[in-house]
Amino acid sequence: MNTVITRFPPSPTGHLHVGGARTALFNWLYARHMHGRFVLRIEDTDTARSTDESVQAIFDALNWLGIDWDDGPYYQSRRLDIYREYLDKMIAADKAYYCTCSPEQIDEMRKKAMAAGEKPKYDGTCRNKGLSVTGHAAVRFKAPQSGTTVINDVIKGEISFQNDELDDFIIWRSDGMPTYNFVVVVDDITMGINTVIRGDDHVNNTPKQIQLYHALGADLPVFGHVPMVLGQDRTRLSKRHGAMAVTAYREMGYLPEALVNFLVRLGWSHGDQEFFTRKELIEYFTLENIGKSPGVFNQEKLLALNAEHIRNSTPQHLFPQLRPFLKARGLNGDDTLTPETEKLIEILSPRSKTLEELAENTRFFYEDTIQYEAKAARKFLKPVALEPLELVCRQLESLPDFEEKTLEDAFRAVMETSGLKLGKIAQPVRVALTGKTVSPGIFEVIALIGRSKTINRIQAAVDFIKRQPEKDTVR
RNA sequence: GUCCCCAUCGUCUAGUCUGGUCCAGGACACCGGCCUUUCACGCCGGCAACACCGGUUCGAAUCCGGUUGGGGACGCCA
Repeated sequence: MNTVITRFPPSPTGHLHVGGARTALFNWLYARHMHGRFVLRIEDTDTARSTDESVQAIFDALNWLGIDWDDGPYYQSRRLDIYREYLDKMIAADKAYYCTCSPEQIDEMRKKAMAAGEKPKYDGTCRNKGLSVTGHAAVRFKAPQSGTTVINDVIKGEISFQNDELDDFIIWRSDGMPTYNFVVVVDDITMGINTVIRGDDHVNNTPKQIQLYHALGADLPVFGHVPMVLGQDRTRLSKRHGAMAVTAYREMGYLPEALVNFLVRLGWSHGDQEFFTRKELIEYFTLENIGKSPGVFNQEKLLALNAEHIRNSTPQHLFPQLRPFLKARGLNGDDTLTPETEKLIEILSPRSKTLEELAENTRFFYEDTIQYEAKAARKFLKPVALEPLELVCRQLESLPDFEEKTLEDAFRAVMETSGLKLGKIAQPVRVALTGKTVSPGIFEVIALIGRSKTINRIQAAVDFIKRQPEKDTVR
């Protein structure tokens, strides 16, 4: 086979949503896997709904996901001359004709057909009128009225349609703009697209497009229709299913590689493997392993996958992406990764499912005043904790260094003098240092925040306990 | 309504083409346990599915037919 050329043709009428991103990913991955080319084309022939902001939003999302293109972006709105040329060919060859029926008349036809239990379609009123260019006429494709059109779908297999199901659809609007089915075919032909991977919702357009390829005397590309992504309620994904914009996931602290991994795994598989790096996806991705049935977008699985990707990342990789979350909380304004922050990310990443969570978890390091969680203080900052807290404090004051090993020895010493178990000592210290009952290892925390902060915080906790009225601490 | 597609645990899926190795495997979630100074991580275990009916066959999750269920499309949107 020649070089594989795939494409992604979003229409800029909103942000890039996860379903579209998955389609883009499949095309991109396949092109990369086959060492082919990937084309980006903006389908903006619907001038009423297309916006520049949407175009920018799509670029932004694609960039974030790491999807790059070899050719384009093309804008259909700038290719009108090409479409016009092909339209003229069609008319000259008597494969298309002008139609002056009004939308109201068409509506009437559709209603009648529906009522008669038939598929609503154009009745061909103008088909043989031989109308020529008039001021305000649409152009219809003279579709074959008998026979069968077969799609050889690489994903779904053979799909056939009776041609009498198809009607003379409009390829050029009366307002002077071409329509979807026509421009897609002209573009795919002129851009050399030979592999079309797209959503399931396009299968019904495919016979029309195949007829157009025939009318234009062009070779057919390989078609592959991927099943839809459904929401929890098993209907087609839409806004009411919650966050569906790709960039919304960035804002919630998801890693692009996690979203990519999740989206690709939704409908495609490689044996039992669940976790994939981008490199692996490119290496393993083939069309044969795309499933035929629609799948539900499962937020929980995506979250778990995100946690796994965070866990498997390095602080160097995480930091630039974490920075906006840190800054938003006023926690760290650094532009470069310091050794302390590196260590901090390292110990926090196994217990953070999103970057947002990770940023939240860094508070004990960047904020000097520790807010005790009510529950944590009630449970551990009690008079019984005074002794171990003060003993630990004394030990730390005289320690030669703050290596984790040294700290561990110091705690053991406190265990001996006090006769308390490590838990009784470590938990109050943990609350004193982080305000929570949950944190990374206590020695790691101490080593990280250093001698003076540790001592100050323990001291503050001691003061806190002493300030508590008797009745609150006794019960 | 008409046309098209789909059908394995709650969800994502392996297995289906090339019937037996599948009383169906993995993952998420959930429930136990271990590890541990806490929480995570990790590890061990558990729960849980071949939609239904009929046929072909020595044998069917796998092949065929029907039923049911779900999704999609029927625009001078893409």
